[in-house]
Amino acid sequence: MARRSDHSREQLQSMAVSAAIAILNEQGVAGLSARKVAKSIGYTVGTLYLVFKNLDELLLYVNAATLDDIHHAITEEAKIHSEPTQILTTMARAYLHYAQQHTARWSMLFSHQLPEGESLPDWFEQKIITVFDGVKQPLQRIQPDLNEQAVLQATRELWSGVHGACDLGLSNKLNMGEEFQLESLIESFVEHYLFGFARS
Amino acid sequence: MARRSDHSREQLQSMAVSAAIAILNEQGVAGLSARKVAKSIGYTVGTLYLVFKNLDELLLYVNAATLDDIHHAITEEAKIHSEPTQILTTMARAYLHYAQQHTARWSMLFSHQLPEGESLPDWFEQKIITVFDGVKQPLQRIQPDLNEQAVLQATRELWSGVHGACDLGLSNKLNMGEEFQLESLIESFVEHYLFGFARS
DNA sequence: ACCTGAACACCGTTCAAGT
DNA sequence: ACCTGAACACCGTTCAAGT
Repeated sequence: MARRSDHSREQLQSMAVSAAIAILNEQGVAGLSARKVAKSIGYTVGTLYLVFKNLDELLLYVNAATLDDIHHAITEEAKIHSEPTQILTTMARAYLHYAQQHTARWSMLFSHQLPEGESLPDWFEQKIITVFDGVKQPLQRIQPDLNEQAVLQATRELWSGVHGACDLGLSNKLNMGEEFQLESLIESFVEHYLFGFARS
Repeated sequence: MARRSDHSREQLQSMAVSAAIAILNEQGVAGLSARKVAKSIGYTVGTLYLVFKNLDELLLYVNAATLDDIHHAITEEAKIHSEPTQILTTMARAYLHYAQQHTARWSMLFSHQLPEGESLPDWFEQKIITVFDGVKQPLQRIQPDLNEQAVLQATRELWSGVHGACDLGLSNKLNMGEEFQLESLIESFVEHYLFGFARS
């Protein structure tokens, strides 16, 4: 072989990302490896390193796709409501459902740590901002006179809680009897938090 | 060599746990391995598997020690206060400080997933309950007439938020300018949540 | 009975060599 | 220019063999 040019650099990248997502879904976080991704797209491991700096960079693209998915999932489901509190509760529920249904991808998004010193690229941070923005807007409507900085801070507070509950709940670190109670715990949390936020 | 009996089974266990913690502190989660632990206590890898079923079991003991540390850290610092809201705010701050100062151990506690099917042993769940209990008591004092089940649920809600903020904040997934703002974000979160909890 | 050392089946990453 | 295949330095886990 050697020299094939069957696929462009860009094609190889997206093939690798798709393959990684498939492996993640089928074999979980621990089941993913550069070798498996390479094999799955019909190339050698070495080729992967011609297209990505390292495995971390591949995972960054995987996580970017997950972030897009999450944004889509939580905004789509909330469209049917007009009341901000209902929108936010629905978003939180949708976030939990995503985490439950795509556990490996969701947990990769948060367990993945960049190598020491490196920081997330701007285009990735932008995706986080986009997701947060969907939460920020209904919050702003609850407190129309609050300045943007304070609403952004509340967004982070609220989302930390929803995320934390999913994280601890799905990894069985909340000592809950059954998992299905997690949904009502999250609903109750959002209610409590928004009540405090509304009159602060 | 072979046959040394320099140390009892129990001694080997605690030596291994201490060594693992030291490696975690010095080299981070990715730097930990069974081989390094064995080398550090002066035995072969094989010996580790005579004393622990596998690496997961060793990590379970490491995490148990971390849970004890966290419980100690957050209850000790809160003792100087008598007002429940202040106690809870201090506990949240202490939790953040622990996470900041022992990042590897703290993140091991939450990133570590048991192999498929296995669940946490009772004595470990008991430790989680003990930590939660320290948070539950001040919450009960805020709402003395609320039944225990509801207070326990509020404990999980509050702690999910504090934990989630530490998790997302320390892994730079909150898009915050500087890390030191994380402390005030957590304080503000506790304030908002407790406000909602107090009049629910 | 206790411990070793080597083996097995994997990793991520690099790079000389082939076409 | 593009890709391979083998190498390097690691993994977790097992287990026959040694004392």
